[in-house]
Amino acid sequence: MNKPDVSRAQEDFLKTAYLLNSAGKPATNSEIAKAMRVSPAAATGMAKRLGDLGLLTYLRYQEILLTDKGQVIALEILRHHRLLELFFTETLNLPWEVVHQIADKFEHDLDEVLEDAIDSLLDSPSLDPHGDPIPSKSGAMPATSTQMLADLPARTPRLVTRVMTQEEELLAYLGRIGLRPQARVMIMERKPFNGPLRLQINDEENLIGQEIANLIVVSETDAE
Amino acid sequence: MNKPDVSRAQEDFLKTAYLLNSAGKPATNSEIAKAMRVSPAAATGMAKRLGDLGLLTYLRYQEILLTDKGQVIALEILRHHRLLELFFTETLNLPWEVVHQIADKFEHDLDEVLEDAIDSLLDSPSLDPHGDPIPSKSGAMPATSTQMLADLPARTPRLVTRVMTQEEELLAYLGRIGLRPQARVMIMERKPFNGPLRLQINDEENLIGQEIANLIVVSETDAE
DNA sequence: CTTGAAAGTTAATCTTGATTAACTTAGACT
DNA sequence: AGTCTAAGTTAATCAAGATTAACTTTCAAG
Repeated sequence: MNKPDVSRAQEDFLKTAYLLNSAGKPATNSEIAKAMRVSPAAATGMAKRLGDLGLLTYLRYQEILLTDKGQVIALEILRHHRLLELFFTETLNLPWEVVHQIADKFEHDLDEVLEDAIDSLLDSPSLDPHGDPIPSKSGAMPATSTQMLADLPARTPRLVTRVMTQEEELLAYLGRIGLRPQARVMIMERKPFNGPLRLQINDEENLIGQEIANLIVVSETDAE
Repeated sequence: MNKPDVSRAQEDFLKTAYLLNSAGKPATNSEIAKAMRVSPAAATGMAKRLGDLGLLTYLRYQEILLTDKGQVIALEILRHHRLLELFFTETLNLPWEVVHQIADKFEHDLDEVLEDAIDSLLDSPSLDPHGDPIPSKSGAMPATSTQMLADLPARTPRLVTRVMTQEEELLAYLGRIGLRPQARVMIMERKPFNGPLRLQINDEENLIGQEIANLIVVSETDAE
């Protein structure tokens, strides 16, 4: 069981495929290419290489599927990424909209000593600053709520548990209006035809669009 | 004054050349190749490329000299490296013998936001855990003592200011015997023919060889 | 059941950074 | 001055990762 030595480009590919899957989308060539900002041809080439390494199954024109070995690597990178995000927000008070790009670079170089030290400093955390679950060292992914704010009935008080975007501008805005994990939210009114939501966030009221409401995950049971 | 976009291999080359110079050695092809653990041919190729970029002056068979632009980059990488070493020892209590390799990888990806955050958390430090000077953001290198322990007369109490090695085993040993920055040291006795030194470290006595004494820098004036 | 657009692949090519093998040069020593 | 050795260079080659351009598949819609 010797770990194949994968490059950062390869790690990024595996991570991207994994993330697409966990967002419910198939890991197609074009989706991966788009997410990685490379040409489709580059993605094909990489898929072949990773297929040869046994990290995914590649059949031309078909959806890409990670093998167990490939998934282990994807989860390891994801763990690094999310641990680093949390570490930098905790130790340096960096806002959540900046830690993502930083973690994207560092995640490939986080060795085990440092990983363990961060893990123990943060008390083996299971959620990063966005509420994204941090895989355990053995590769177990903590369970998370699937209740989207957009689908919540009016007058139902919940807690924000996760904010599913990494767009810098948007995160900064959401932070400003208090829409972050642990915030109490309740939909006051839902404008017709998928219109905006009148939303109570902690003790302030605000208006948000459907698009944003579809990025916010809330607790599955009422906030007390 | 647009910063040329250099790769990590290029940054490593510039850093290596700078470090050789600051250790008093000329930056020759073979020294660089040895330090970077690549073939001499690879070093020649890299020197040519960096010469074309205007980051060093390369003339075949001659010593390599960094240009101002090249030195700026070397100093920036060195700043990253040493800030990271200090950051990780401070926040995670990692021993000084492990932070070096970690910083070697992260130094290339430390962006300005994170650099500034670390700098301010640590209160704009000028020394890393080994006592190596941290260049300022503008590229100024803090002055350091040049008094080696090996050259110190007996019965002269001083403070250790710097430990000039990155060898893991050796650092671990030196840490164990208390030979680290801020330690009080005094040579009790010097055995003849470059023999070992009987050394008082804080309040304990120990024996060390010339080789080690040549890695330890001490303050230029007596410890009170 | 054809067909046309979207998705995916292949081919040719580039750049970077590395290797080994064979060579050239510099410089110290007789 | 000649010569040997260490240092340095060149040449040929490789692999990874990328690009563009041209092609082939797939599959949904008529």
